[in-house]
Amino acid sequence: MPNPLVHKLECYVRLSDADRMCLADAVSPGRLVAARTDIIHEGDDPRAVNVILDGWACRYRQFANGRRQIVALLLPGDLCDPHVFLLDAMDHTIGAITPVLLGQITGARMQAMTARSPDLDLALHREALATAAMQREWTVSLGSRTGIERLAHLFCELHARLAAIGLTDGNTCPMPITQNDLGDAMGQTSVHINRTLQELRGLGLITLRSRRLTIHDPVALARLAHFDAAYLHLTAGSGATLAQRA
Amino acid sequence: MPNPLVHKLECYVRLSDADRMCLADAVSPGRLVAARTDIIHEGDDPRAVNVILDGWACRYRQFANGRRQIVALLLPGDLCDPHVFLLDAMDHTIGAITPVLLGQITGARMQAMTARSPDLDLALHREALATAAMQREWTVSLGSRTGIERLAHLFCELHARLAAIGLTDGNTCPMPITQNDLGDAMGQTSVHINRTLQELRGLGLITLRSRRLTIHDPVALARLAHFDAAYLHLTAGSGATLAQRA
DNA sequence: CGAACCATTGATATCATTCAAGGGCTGTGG
DNA sequence: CCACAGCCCTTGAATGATATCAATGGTTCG
Repeated sequence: MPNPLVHKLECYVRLSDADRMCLADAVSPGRLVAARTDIIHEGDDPRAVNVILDGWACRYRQFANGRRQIVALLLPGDLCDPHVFLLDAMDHTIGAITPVLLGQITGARMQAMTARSPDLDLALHREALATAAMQREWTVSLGSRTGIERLAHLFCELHARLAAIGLTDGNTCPMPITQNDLGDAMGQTSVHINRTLQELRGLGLITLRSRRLTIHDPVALARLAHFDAAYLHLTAGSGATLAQRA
Repeated sequence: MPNPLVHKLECYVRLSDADRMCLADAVSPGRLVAARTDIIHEGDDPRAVNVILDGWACRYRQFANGRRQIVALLLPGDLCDPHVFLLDAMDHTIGAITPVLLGQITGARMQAMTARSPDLDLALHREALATAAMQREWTVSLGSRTGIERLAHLFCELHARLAAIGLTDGNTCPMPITQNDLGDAMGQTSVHINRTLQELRGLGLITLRSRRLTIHDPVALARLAHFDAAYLHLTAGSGATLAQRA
């Protein structure tokens, strides 16, 4: 299995063979987390970084009244812990949506890598910035997009992200997420998600069946969603390295 | 004028006198930006960091149809540029809400500071993590809170952040933002913001007048908003330093 | 071959937007 | 100091979007 983290970082910076191997090498195979359970890591090396190698997860906040808000979806190649160890308390939870295979990069390995390769350092920095940009875009979606636009936007984003890690098959990609989860992510009820999905299907834009999504008209879907992939910053090689800019 | 950045970072890590002076020294007085104009910095030292020294600003996305979504409010002591220089394109705009006084820390100064003081390094890291947590909390607000809860939550957050930089006077703090801006931030129309404000006033929770906010019953307001200040991570000194954890 | 979860549907209630208009505050120039 | 313009706040009525409640089929997996 090609390492999805390597695949993704190459979308930020063109990497040398040595960098690729170094990175793949640094990721030690981790544990398997069952679907619908939380990903916790007390007692782990606090400087270590967890990577999703397979499966989908999410960051979420649970309210006392039972409502749940998913604030981010984590796909293969995504990093889990936002350096939590620097803070006193975790302000949200990470949960597995499907069964999730986790990998780990130890703190020492991480430091050695970024110290030795400016390109890897840059790639990891860009990854963090892209993650922040994604979080802003979710804020925009929830604040400014209508139900159908929101859902369309999510599908555009997920397809683009999955393409970046080689998990798409043309216009088709996995979508192993229930309408309930979609509702928790979009700030809507599953009932309304269901009706919105029917609307998208009725417009001939998508097919969503058996946990797979097909986008029949990417251009029309993107236009409907006001989707502009720029915020994902998945454009390898076009920027200067840290060293060059310094 | 005490430096608001120093004031804020001290909420993340207890700083030595030397660190305080070093930091205050590093911030060179910058330019004044008029209210309602964009804060741009092409041609600036790309490794430099802009700090808001006075006034309020916001990050926002403008849509073709005229709708605007504010994704973050920037107060004195907040850092403007999310290392934009590492990316190819800015995915949002920063605009001044009031007249804004900007300061600048050059890239070299920044590197020297973090290299010399582990505490300052940790403080800046925590600042970044707190910013990310805040962005997630905005996502939660827009996705899961009702209109009145959202507004109540915003007021709780802003009062806490302003308190962290010494700009509150008991339960009163500045609130130099129009109902239109509030609408753009909360994903609602100014008309609805107006009605929600009246509801909050009617409940005896707040007074908002002449650009000043008074919270009459902080506990009740926080309960209504489901506000838990933990995500702001404004708890100095209780964590270990980077070095100690390594 | 159930049991549990997931998707779908209809009717109704609630929340928020839109459109339109009027009133109040504030700063500025005469 | 007054008059005016421009922005900001406020209000009402009608419309639209989404939630809620309740019930039924369908799918999957043990």
